[in-house]
Amino acid sequence: MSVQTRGRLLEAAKKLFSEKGYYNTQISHIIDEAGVARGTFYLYFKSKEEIFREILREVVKELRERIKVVDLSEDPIEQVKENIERVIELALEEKDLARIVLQRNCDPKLFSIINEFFEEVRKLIKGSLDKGIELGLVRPCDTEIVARGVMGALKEIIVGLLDKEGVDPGEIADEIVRFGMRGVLRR
Amino acid sequence: MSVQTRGRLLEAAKKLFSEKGYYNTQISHIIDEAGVARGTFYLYFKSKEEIFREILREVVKELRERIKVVDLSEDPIEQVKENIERVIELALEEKDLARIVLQRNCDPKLFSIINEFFEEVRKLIKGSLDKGIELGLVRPCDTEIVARGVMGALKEIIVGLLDKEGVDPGEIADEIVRFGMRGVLRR
Amino acid sequence: MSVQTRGRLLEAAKKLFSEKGYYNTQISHIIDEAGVARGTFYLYFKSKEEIFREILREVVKELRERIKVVDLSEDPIEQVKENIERVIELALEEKDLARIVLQRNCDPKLFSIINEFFEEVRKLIKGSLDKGIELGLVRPCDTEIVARGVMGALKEIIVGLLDKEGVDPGEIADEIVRFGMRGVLRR
Amino acid sequence: MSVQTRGRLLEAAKKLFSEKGYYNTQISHIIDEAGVARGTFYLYFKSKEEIFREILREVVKELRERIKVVDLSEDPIEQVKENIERVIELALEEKDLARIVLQRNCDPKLFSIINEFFEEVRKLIKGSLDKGIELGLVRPCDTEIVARGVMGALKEIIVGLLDKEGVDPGEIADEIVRFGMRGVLRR
DNA sequence: CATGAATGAGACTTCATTCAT
DNA sequence: TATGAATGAAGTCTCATTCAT
Repeated sequence: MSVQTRGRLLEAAKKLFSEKGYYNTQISHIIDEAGVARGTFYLYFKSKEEIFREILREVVKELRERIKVVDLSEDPIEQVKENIERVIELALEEKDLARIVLQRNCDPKLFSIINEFFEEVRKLIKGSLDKGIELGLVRPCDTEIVARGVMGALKEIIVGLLDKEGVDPGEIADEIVRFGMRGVLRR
Repeated sequence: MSVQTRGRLLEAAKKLFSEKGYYNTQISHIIDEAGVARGTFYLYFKSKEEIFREILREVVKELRERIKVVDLSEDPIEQVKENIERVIELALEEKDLARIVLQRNCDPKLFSIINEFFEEVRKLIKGSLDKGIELGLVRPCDTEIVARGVMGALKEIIVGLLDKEGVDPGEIADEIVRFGMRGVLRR
Repeated sequence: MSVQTRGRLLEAAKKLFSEKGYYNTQISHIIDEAGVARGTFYLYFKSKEEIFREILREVVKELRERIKVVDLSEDPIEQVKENIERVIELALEEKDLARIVLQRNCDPKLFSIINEFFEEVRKLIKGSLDKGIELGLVRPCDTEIVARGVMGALKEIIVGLLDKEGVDPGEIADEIVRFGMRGVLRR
Repeated sequence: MSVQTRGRLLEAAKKLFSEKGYYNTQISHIIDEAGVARGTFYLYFKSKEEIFREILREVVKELRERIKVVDLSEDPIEQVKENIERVIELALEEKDLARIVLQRNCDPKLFSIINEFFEEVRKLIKGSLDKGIELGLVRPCDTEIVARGVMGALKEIIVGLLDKEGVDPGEIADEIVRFGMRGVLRR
């Protein structure tokens, strides 16, 4: 088992799934891109589905590491901003992965890992909002809905960054936080 | 050419694409669901791809009809709210369609119609924000990013409604408008 | 049963079989060309195969009428020439039919009628040659082979005439007879 | 890519196309005859049409090699005879191929390769006749027509040989040359 | 007599996976 | 450990034919 070969296959698969999607990516494409023989693929991954899930698992792990639970004794807004900044940084470092994850693919079975992760994130956001309301920082609102809105905004904005060059994650994160915190109205 | 049969096929396809996604839906499933023979499908649609695009075209048409350009001489926030309300109503009336559209599918070729539509909507939102800044209603911001955020929030929130019962579109639209306008911070 | 409709179908089928061949001609093409409904086709012909055979039967009948057995008491060469001339005339009058017949189609089952007819013609030619040798008019030769040669020459030459305009059957028939009788060598 | 498997497929296809024609031969028949799996066929040939064209290309190549341009400084009749003999030999060695080629198939698209080849041969024959007339060897005639006649005779005679056993190509070639040169009349 | 919507057997082709080397 | 030829289930699509109106 060569770690190199495995890595080559993963990279190839990431790139192709990102560009063409799961169903349009064929094993042939992956092995061509990786420069290995057909049989070799199956030495490392049981199936096409497995390599896909493996990739999703990797992203989720990376994402989890970048998102820190907000510590209310420190400046919470700053911490939220930093979380967002780190997620944006990951997306920009691994554009292929980002594209895969942010595609809600047709097959919920394939995406269960990602869906569960986003579910978690949503609950995290909702929890923070609820806490914020309790503490009088956040205005009372339907946190279920707002949490979804926040996550959706984030996703869509990040998708928009993937095709741009020279993006500054800090700035974007600032803009996002401002939008989420204050909305668009002038005061 | 029976309009009925065509309709049965479209309904069946909508339902199945929505539940299982494009690639997991087979012609066999569609014709079984519609209760017609295999050949009948091809009397009405040239291919699986064509019926899919046809469905997308329909939604886009419906959506376009529900979104009215905001008239600045009247209460603009109210009009935005009403637009959102109408879109939510459509999503709830046609849950299958909504699920299809709100899936960022892997195959950009298949989704070009939807992607172009969302592109338009994004520009509409951006235009409104730019106008709002000019008029001093909206705080200065990166409207490119914020427009994306707004659209993303909307999409994600609507997805969340599809599995709920007894949703009140007016209320949700209010909540969305409040979130978008004022953000989450208490004042 | 309208003779007109039947005729329209036959004409359409002739034209299309001639242009595209049996397998590339679809019932749809025939009924479109004839301007009748699908069901109407089956009122007049049991199947695609039947209308094809019907057409072949017609040609064979026509051909048979144009070929007269040579009467040895009169000028036999002149009679041969006249036979050939009449066949050429038929081919030019009914170019579609000619094209169909002169296509050795892939499916021997479909062409059995034509094949049997050509078999007959070949025997007729062979018989004439044998008689000719007996009478000392024809040089001794393998009449089996020469009969085939004569028929092949005829077929190929006629095929060549179908795309020409302003052909004079008499002249061509003369040329064919000269070739068959005297060959190409100068003397 | 195993040359053996490819060869097995080609042989099987030749046999079946020859026996049943293009449209009546199915991929299933070919793979059954070749004893390979369905997918294997498509490893070697893109489609049914491709394997057919490949076969035609092969024959044309073989035929081209057997037909030598006549050198007028040597005995030209002998050379013509030898050309014919070699073509007959090829037909007898590869009866399947011969049957395919000598079928004027319905679909001109499929047969373009063969048709172009025969066009060439016709021009070759016509050229030789024209030259012969110039040199005073051949009687003046419409060489367009006579060239067609010669080719047609050849084709038909060869078709006739395919079902015979113990054919002597030299003898047949002699008979053909005599027929073409001197015709059938006694002198 | 005529229509044309509907049928479904059966053709072609794809592609994830296996397995002998 | 790597190879790549072979596999075959399963999918899409075609088109001659039927049948209710």
